[in-house]
Amino acid sequence: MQSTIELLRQRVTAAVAGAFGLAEAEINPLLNRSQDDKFGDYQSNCAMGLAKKLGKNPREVAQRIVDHLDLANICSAPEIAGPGFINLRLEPKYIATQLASVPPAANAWEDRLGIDKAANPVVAAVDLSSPNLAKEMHVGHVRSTILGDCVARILEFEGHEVHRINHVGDWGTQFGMLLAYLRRTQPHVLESPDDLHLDDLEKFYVAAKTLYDADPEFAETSRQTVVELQSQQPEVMAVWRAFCYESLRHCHEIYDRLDVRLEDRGESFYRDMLPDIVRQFEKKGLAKESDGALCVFLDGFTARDGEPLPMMIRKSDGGYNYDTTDLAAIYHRIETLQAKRLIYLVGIAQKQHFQMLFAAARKIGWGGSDVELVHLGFGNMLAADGTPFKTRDGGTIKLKNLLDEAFTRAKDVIVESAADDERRAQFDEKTVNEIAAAISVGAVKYFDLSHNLSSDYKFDWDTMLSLEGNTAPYMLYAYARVRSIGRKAGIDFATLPTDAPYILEHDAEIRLARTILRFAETVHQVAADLRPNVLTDYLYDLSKAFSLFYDRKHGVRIIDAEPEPIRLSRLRLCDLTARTLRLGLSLLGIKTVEQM
RNA sequence: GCGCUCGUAGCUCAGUUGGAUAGAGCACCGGAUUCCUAAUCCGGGGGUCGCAGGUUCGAAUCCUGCCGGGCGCACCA
Repeated sequence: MQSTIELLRQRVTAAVAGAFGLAEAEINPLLNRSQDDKFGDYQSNCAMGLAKKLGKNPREVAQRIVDHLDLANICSAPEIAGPGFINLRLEPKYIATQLASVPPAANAWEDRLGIDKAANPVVAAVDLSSPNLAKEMHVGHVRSTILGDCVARILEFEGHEVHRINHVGDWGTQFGMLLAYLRRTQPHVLESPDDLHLDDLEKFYVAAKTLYDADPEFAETSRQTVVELQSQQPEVMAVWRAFCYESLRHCHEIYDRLDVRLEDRGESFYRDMLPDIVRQFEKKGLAKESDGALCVFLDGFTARDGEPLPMMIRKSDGGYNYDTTDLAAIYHRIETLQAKRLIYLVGIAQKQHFQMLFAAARKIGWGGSDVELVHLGFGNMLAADGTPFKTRDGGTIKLKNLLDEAFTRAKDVIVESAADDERRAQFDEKTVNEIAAAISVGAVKYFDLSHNLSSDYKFDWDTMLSLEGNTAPYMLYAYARVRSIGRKAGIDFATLPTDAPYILEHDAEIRLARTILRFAETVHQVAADLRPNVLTDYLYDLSKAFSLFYDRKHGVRIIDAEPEPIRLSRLRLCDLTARTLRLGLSLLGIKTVEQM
């Protein structure tokens, strides 16, 4: 099914071509959704620019476009407004026809509402989560994990082959530091590394880091130990493996809880490729020695002192750091995985690093113009007062604790805010826990995804768990209410007659229907621009449209609506609403519940 | 110092090829419940889009300067 916006773009383009004898390829119809419903559903803003180019009156240009515009059975008569806007409003009949063409769901888990996959699927590599091992996951990993999962889900839905790569820090200085520390203070630990628990690992890590920062001699020893690790001495490797195993075990407990699936492919994965990466740069004459280190200098990057800022691909001690590893990762993703879209969910603070990485990759010629390198640099999660989000004593907030608190608070919301004690009394402990789990994880995810990805945002429990506004609980509640209609009516939505027409007469019906229709183009847009908050905004619109449709005063009757064709039409609208909400939320990585 | 980025209603935030009277939620005020989940819905007040210039038919959006905040800047990642 072709999305409406694409259809209209084609029609307007054809009209402009016909009206002014231009080639379609050079026409931009400037067609987008209207900002305000009162202007219709879509608007084309191309008349003004065209008028200027042709030296004509913009409203006359708009009129000529409209005269050539064939929108039979799609829109009501186009209106020209203001300086030359062309406003288009979809006919309810068109909306009804489009909705009727949505195929029934194969089952709840494979329902794609008839939305086309991308015509040219590609391989995409999404770099997400990527914690440093030896430490518990903390709030700093929330955004990369949640945003990356969402991006991956949307690209998968579009039919692309997605590698979800967890680029864990398992090969850097922190392991040298940890090993050196244990050798010095806890040598017995190294004798039976498999017994080590994450809590101890974290404790040792913190102590080692403190020592590293305070004691230059220890720092030097740590760096030497990294070299030992990187030269892969067997006894060091055995300890390293045990550390990684224990850390990753913990990470995956969190991922399971978040319903995030990914492939662990840490920095160590690239360790044997690093010398070759360096050789490639040397061979092309792009590497220069500077202060004993081997560096790549790129145009336009300067350091504090105004001197050129290098990418260091080999340290003066012969070791490698993350520039080289990240270059190897790009090379691997392009050359081995054949990825055409490399997407990195890493904080905005790393922007310059990625600019340099991408510039280096372009300079050495990896991947052609068909390879897209994207750093989705996200903003920070802040406390309510705008300071970094920390525990009261300034420590890091562990992700596990955050999720635990979310769960407790979600449970409180369920218990405290319910108006219907009778219904809630039917929920047993297990049901309450399931609902609280869905709401809590959903709330944290939704709050994160609903902000502009690159903005900082203030973490606020009350807002994210509110039943009002653009929140997960509101969305989940709307879904539960739709599903409840089916239960109350004694109807399985899936068995509604597929030939029952949609009858769109009441304002609330039309609004709901046209909002549902907008889903396909919204998903395509999010896949193209990688902006999850566009999808959350859409789902909020949809929930609002449903609430209005269902409203006592402003909405319509459903279960007891008459005559039968209207009742069926409304029940089918409910079904489509539920399916759209469920699919939309699933693309955000959020699970729905049948009742709340 | 150089570079990047942000500044939108009392608060939290949307606003992406420059488009119409700048939107939403919270809070505040008012209204709706014999009725399918009112955990909802409807209405209202509230703005010099940091400031000043510029480009344009048209600027929150692009350019310049200034003010204020955040971040980055070679052997950590």
